[in-house]
Amino acid sequence: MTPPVSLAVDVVVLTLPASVAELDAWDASEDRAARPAPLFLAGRRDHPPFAGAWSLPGGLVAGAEGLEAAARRVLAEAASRSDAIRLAAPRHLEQLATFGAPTRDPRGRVVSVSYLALLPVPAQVAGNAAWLPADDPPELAFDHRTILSSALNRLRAKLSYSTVAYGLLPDHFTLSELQAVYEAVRGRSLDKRNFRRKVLALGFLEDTGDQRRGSHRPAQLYRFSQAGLVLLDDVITT
Amino acid sequence: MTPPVSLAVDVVVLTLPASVAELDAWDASEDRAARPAPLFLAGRRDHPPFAGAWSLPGGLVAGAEGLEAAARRVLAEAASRSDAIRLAAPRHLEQLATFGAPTRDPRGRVVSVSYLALLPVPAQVAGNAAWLPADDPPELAFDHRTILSSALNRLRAKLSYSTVAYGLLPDHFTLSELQAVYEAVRGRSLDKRNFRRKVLALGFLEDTGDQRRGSHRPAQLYRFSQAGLVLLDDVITT
DNA sequence: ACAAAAGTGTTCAGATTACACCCATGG
DNA sequence: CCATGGGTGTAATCTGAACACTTTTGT
Repeated sequence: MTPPVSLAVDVVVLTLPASVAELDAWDASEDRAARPAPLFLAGRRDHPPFAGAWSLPGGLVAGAEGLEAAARRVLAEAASRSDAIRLAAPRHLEQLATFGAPTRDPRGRVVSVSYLALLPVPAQVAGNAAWLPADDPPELAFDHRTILSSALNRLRAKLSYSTVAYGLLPDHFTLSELQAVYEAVRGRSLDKRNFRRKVLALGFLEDTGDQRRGSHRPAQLYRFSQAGLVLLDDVITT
Repeated sequence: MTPPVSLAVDVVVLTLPASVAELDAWDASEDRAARPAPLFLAGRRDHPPFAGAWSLPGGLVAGAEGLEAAARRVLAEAASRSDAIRLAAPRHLEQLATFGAPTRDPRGRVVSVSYLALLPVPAQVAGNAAWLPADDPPELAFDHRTILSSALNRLRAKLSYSTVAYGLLPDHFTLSELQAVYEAVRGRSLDKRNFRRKVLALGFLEDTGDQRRGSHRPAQLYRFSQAGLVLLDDVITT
């Protein structure tokens, strides 16, 4: 009675270069498309099919395991080979879509439930893994390119009507850092004054008393006032 | 190597009462929440588990079958017992989400990929099937209530930034009918002049030369100028 | 004193809202 | 001639976009 269909999860882990969230130097003087852009986690396959190709972290769902639990396990497995702390506990995890073309895996029928995970900064990854540019990826195994692009689309869309940005930021952050997240994901720059006015008016931010210091005027640190994803009535265009 | 997981599809078929799309009399004089509201297709289960309860049309995915194909097959099976023409060819079909809590089916592990289907008017359904109010459903089998509510949420959201409304309308329709779709799905009334100005400005409608006649001034008929779903830059708030 | 990023207001154009009457037809 | 829904414009308000300088700190 059980149809011969295997069920897998594949996880698109997205993050931004450390320069965005952590204020490291980013050479903005070169205006040739040197804007930070989203990165995704890929691993090199060492067995056929697609041996040698990059692919998303993934794995089969075990019999008694929930789908999101399977996604977290896949991340934990990737973490054991890399920067465990960051990878194993993504700040945001949500289901994307399910891909089930009968021929998507040449070995047989494997239906994949895909997930989007967000991290505040790229974890250190080791060995056969790497962070690659999500908006211009190399060839990927299976239909992973389709999955990746649906992840990016989801993130871009959700940025404007929700607080998903928290997934790409540390607990406390400056308004400039928040703006940098929007700019990196949307790929265009925003007006500082309009952006600040808008996000403060939306009221999902809370002023921590603290400041971040650097070799310039200190910046006020904010946090999201609700943990987790909040859907906004209004929209962040700005 | 294949995990013992069965894969099913469940389909939420949504439509609106004939009065909305077909201009039949709807007694608007009674203002007690008598607004038309979305309906969904349910069938009565005649075997355990949940024997006697209402459930969404669904079924297991066959080995070589695509997911959307499985959803269409499930609809075709429901159609063979009902109004075949309308049901078997929904005007819109899209994947919703995948539900995989290990205990969602008491018989064993069944992961369900859910779909949203839209019809312009309720098909005639026979025997153990019925159209029930989607916004206030009775008890449903399994986690079908969750699936139903994610379908409604999806539809409501998508109405404002896409042309999904085509799924609930015949090929040619009047602006009042289009407005009635928005009002029924969103559950509140809209200003006629503002609505018309907005949707015409968005430019996804095309004036067919034709008119619809009734015992009143004839109404211009429109169609969507692109077949299928179009995402809008701007948004229909109105 | 200089470099670097933080912070802050105003003006203008376009969009959204609220609102009420005449029109064309069928019966 | 009456009932029914179709169709239309304008003024007030709100929102989004564009735009440049001063402040605070570290070095």
